[in-house]
Amino acid sequence: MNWTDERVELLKKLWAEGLSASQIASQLGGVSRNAVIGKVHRLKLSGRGRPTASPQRQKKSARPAAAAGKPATQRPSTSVPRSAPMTSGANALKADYDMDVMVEELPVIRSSEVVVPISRKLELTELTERTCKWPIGDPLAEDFHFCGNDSGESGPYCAYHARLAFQPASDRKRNRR
DNA sequence: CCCTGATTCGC
DNA sequence: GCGAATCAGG
Repeated sequence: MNWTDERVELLKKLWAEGLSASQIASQLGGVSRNAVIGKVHRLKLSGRGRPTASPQRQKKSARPAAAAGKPATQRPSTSVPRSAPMTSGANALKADYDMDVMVEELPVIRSSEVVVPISRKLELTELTERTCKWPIGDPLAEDFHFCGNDSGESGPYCAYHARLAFQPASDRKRNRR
């Protein structure tokens, strides 16, 4: 893809906003993070917020062939502010409970809306093969996004949403999302 | 393993 | 100028 003025502008903007090269690449589309980094350097935009720095590094060289038969299937990335602690892997929860004696509820994660675990709120351009693709919100709404938590490569959803997606009829009694 | 930016250099 | 490959690091 070409580096049109518009794309360069967006690149500058996103870079200035502190997005990572891979995030920018995923948003621009059609380019790898390397392409973004290369462009950033060529534009001399590096050193984002590092007034004081004279790295002066140099090490090895050696770099074989360049272009091969590689589409460029690198991925977006991650690094979105996380607002609450969470054990990545298994954050299963007590799916059902009785409505009576129960003084302690789940933590007060009253983030934004309804949904369950803390999602990373990814846009679909940022989804990868290992991010949970569970949709959150109204697809027609502006704030629509995807869960984005690690799906562990073994499925389209994270541990939590995988359970919801599969819900063996037997498990659905009084369970509401 | 995932990710980050930095660098080199064939194209 | 471009960006894959590579490096160096978290």
